[in-house]
Order: sequence, then C-alpha cells, then structure tokens
Amino acid sequence: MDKLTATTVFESLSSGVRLDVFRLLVKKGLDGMVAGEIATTLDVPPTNMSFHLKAMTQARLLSVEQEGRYQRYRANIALMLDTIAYLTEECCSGNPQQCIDMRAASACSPSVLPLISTNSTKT
Amino acid sequence: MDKLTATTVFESLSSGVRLDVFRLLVKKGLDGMVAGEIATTLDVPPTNMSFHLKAMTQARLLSVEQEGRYQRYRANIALMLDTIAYLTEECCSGNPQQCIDMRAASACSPSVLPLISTNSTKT
DNA sequence: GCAACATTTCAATAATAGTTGTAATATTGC
DNA sequence: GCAATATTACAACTATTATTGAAATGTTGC
Repeated sequence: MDKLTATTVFESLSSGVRLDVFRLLVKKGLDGMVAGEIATTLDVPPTNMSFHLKAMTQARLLSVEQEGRYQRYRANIALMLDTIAYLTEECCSGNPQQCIDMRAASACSPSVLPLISTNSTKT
Repeated sequence: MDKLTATTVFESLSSGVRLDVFRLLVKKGLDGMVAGEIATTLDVPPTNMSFHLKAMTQARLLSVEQEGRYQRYRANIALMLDTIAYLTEECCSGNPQQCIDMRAASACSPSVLPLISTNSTKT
C-alpha cells in the first residue's frame, strides 16, 4: 500500500454521494448493482453518478463489469481493509496495552469486528 | 455515526499531509506529539500544519491538549474504528459467506487484524 | 439498419480546498 | 514587564473538485 493509493481511497469516500454508493454496494455484496439502478436509488443525475463511479473505479474502490448494455459495479472491500491496515501500521509502536486503551472509548457496534477478523484465525 | 461525520473523517485522511499526521500520531499512541514537532518531522510549514491540525481536530480525528505553550495532539483511533463500522454496516445484507468471499482477495498484512479485534473476544 | 435504452464524454460553470507570509495571541523564564 | 518561543488567525492567491445538460458511444431487439 502506498500513500497515493490510500489518499485516493479516502478521497473517494469523502463525498456524500460516493460514501452512499460504497455503503449501498457493500450492502449488495457480490450481487452489485448496475449504474442506472445506483443513480435511481440515490436520486442523483446519471451524468453526475457516472462521474463519481468513474472516480471510485479509478481508485479501485469499485470494480466494474460490462453486462450487455449495463455496467455492473461492486464494492472492493479488500482494498478498504488494506487501506485500514496501512492507516494503523506500527500502531503505538508495538505497545499493545496502549492500543487497547486508545480504542477503549469506541462506541463501535460489535457487528463489524468479527467481520474484520474473519481471516485472522492465527495469532 | 451520521454521514457528515463519516465524510469529514474521510476528507481528513484524503490529503497526503493529513494522512502522514494521522499515521505518525497512531504510531506515537498515547504519547502524542506537539504541533511544532509534527511540523518539523513532516517538513511542513507551521502555518500550513496548523491549518491541517485544526481541520483534523474539528473532524475529531485528533484530540488536542494544551501543555504550557505547546499543543499536544493525539490520534482518535476510536473514531476511526467507528467510521469503519459505519462503512460496512449491513455488509452483504447479513450473508456471512459473501462477506468472507469479498474479503478473500485482501493482501492485508495480519498485523492490524488482531489489533482491530482486541475488544471482540465474544463471538 | 434502426429505434430505444444505458452509460459516458465533453465543456462550461460553480464551489471548495490548499498554500503561503505576515501579523496576532498566548505562554514561558528572566 | 519584556524578550523569546509556540501556535494560530487572517487574507490573498492558486489549484482542484463537483455539478449540469447536451451530445456521443455502445448495446439490444426487432
């Protein structure tokens, strides 16, 4: 993960429209959605939606697959997880207790936590 | 977590300077750093650094504490975790296998994963 | 081939964000 | 109180991003 990739990912999620798109596609999972359906669901003009979908695809936050005359978009959750990992690299300089303390204040619902750790069965 | 909070957090991390600041402060943990030290370390003019630190503090991504004539900044990891949780709410509409599949492609180093799941000992 | 549809490109405009130096504010040690 | 230091506020300027409608591209079913 390089800095440019990370800033591009965050830039992608810094607009209300694009954040809505990503969350919608995360919800849809592997099914994804076609461009027009996304635009209609979020009530955004097609040209504007196309602009944002293109930006997100270039940031690799979305993948796109042609499906006849439609373009089907899907969320790239893996890239997002990599970006989060980059963000917290060398957290607390290897001081685990500090890390736990810093996180203690989180109002985070537990729902996502098991998801994030699904592929880390090892210690 | 509301949308504005989330976009503001991501906007905070979408600039190279601010991303460097956050990663630096994550590394420093509870010790944090004072403003001038951050500016010197990252080789950014003080006025510009002050601009970015203010933005990040308003986004609540950093906390600040006055320490004599210094301002000590610390990373708010809890808010970042909450934001990630917001991002992946209703992931795959409760279809766990899909979630696992979507994450399978991640090149994420395992280092951060135990950290993120530290407070989720329960299933 | 052609009409209907999905999506993107383009160009113009509007809006927002980033950088810089200078000046202001606040704190320290004498 | 005063000089030195840390940080921020301000104002001017530059650069980037967002939005829109009209036109272009590409695909389908007949």
